[in-house]
Amino acid sequence: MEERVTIRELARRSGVSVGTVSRALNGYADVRPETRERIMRLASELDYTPAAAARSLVTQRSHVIGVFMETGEGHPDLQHPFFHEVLGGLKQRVGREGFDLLLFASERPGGGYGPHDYLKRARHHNVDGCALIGLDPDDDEVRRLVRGEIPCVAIDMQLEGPRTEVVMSDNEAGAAAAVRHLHELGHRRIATVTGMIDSRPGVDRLRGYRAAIQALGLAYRDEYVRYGDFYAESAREQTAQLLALDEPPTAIFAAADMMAIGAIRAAAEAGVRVPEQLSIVGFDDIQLAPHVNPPLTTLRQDKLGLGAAAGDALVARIAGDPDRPSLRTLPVELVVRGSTAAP
Amino acid sequence: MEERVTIRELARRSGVSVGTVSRALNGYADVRPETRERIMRLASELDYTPAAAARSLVTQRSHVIGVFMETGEGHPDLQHPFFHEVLGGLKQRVGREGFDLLLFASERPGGGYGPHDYLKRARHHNVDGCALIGLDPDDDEVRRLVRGEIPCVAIDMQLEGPRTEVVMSDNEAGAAAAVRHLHELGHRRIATVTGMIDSRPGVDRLRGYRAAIQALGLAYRDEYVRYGDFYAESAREQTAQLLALDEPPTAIFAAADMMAIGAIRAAAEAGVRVPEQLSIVGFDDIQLAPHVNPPLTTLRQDKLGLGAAAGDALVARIAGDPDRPSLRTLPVELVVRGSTAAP
DNA sequence: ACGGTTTCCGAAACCGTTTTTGGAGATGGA
DNA sequence: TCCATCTCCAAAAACGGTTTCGGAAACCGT
Repeated sequence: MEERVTIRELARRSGVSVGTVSRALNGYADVRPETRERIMRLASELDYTPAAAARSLVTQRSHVIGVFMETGEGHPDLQHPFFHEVLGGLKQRVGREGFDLLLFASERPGGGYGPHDYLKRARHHNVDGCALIGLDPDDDEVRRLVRGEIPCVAIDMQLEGPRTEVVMSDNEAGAAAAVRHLHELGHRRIATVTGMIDSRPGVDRLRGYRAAIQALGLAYRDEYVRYGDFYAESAREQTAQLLALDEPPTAIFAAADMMAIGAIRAAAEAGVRVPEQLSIVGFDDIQLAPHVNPPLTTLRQDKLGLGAAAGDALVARIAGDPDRPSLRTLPVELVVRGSTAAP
Repeated sequence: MEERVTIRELARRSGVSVGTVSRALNGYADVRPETRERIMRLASELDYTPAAAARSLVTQRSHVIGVFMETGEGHPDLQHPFFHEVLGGLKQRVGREGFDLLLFASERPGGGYGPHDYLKRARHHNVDGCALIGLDPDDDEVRRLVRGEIPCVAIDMQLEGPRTEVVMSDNEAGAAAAVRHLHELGHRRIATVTGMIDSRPGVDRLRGYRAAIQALGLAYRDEYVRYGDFYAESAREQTAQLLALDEPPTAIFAAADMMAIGAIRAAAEAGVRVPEQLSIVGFDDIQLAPHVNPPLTTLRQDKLGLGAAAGDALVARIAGDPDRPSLRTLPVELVVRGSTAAP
């Protein structure tokens, strides 16, 4: 076990003081070029690696972004492909600015606090900022966190705090675009199966559906809106019921691609062909969307863009940028493939 | 900006020394019960949060596991659903033991080192262990890392080091099971489209295919093995070529579900029906496997299990467990659904 | 030769913990 | 009563950096 090479060691070997070494390495002005050069060469020879802990202790900055993302059995979020991709976007963006990501996982942290004690965990690790993904916005602990002193960004959840920003897709506009697309194809009996209705994206997509139905002068029918939960199975069930109606819809707007896939499945089981007898449009444009049968017409969310926007928000707020919006919404794009056609 | 409450503050307020506070909070023996009680109450009243950095500085442990996972354009790994799920399993498992996950992202870390300087980054943050996911096992920096003093676990990549362990599915057995299944259904002309052939899982699955073909006494045909890259598009192309053969196969083993989906697509485009005219079996059992049309027969990898096994390996090695295997392989399970049938 | 600036660097305080060492007082045994 | 043993705690030394403060040389102009 060779000894760790510290800044003191560098000082000793190069015959200067530790303060000087620190200033040399960090590019301060007041150190003679040749001294700096000597120190830096020595550092790289000895493979000197600064200790983040020591630095963070004195500077009170960590260059780390904390990420809260539930993964329990009840919250299979890391399973949901959507969140990964935004995590990827976030990672890329903040990485470029020199930050790493701390994925909170510990269920019995040192301080002896509960699994939901977000603020405490964030403080414990001295993170410079936090990203909240797929949390319950009504959780008291979440509220405490965003009310605190740490810059936060919330993805797909409505939340407010003095230093927090929320980013999400323009779900309402997207949903409206979906039904307009269907309408243009000639559909008049357009149903929807919604996402979880206690989530912001869930209600916004429903709202967009309603608004568009109304704007197009179509009759709004209660039995045409069915409630799901963003996952395939719920859509499959609801679609089956829709198909069994006296006057079944000729098109369905599913609030997520996973649900669109469930809907296609239900259609197949009921012997109705997609898109000939039933058009289906999804939401998200997950990676598999082009590969399912038939390829999905859907609203593309810019997942990497969401992550990147979140990253932007964080680095800006960490840098102290005073005037930031409290909400940032990204456009979605209709991509039409094979799951929709004229009735 | 209220002041951070430190251990010194607790000491002052409760009239004891900082050492005593530390021992009280950490559950050491030599402190009178009533003193401990008083201190702990005070701590929770003041919402005391220990500073991880300070602790890590002196104990040389961080309770953090570093995760290296490439996410560049060329390495869309975070996009590949498979890796997420094992990440989820890892997170759960190590979380239970009190660890958090540090997802390395920084492209210009403080030490001034390159993006691939894995060992340096790990040391910089003083992680207790590292998980390597989807990296290039031939990368020199990766090799340096696993040769170092930090416990490592590699997922789906062949690697060796004094304190490193690799975990992966039993790809060879799985592939063999796939062709046996096809054989039992009555197929004799069985093709495969492989994964990236420079990856361990890629070659193992091909090896399993070959072994089974041979063991079953089937003729091995060169034109029946086509090379792909784990993604849908490659499988689609290769399958199209397979279907255009003079004597096309009646069944295909695709080395990944994404590829199976690509194959189904190609079949649809060629007007051949699955499974009536062509059976297809995938590998992975991704979340969408049951929802595609037809539902995929596939080899289920226990992704959460892989993550958990990786976590086990890390916590054991961190705890100093001396006798650990250098390779751990997990069984895969054949799950038959709708994409295979008798020819 | 001398006061005033610069330039470069050393000394030391500090960040918030853990852990070792040792000592005061209480307790026990003889 | 006296020495040995416990029990509980205080003091202080780490851990590895950053940053402030000030001073010694070197430089300048006069």
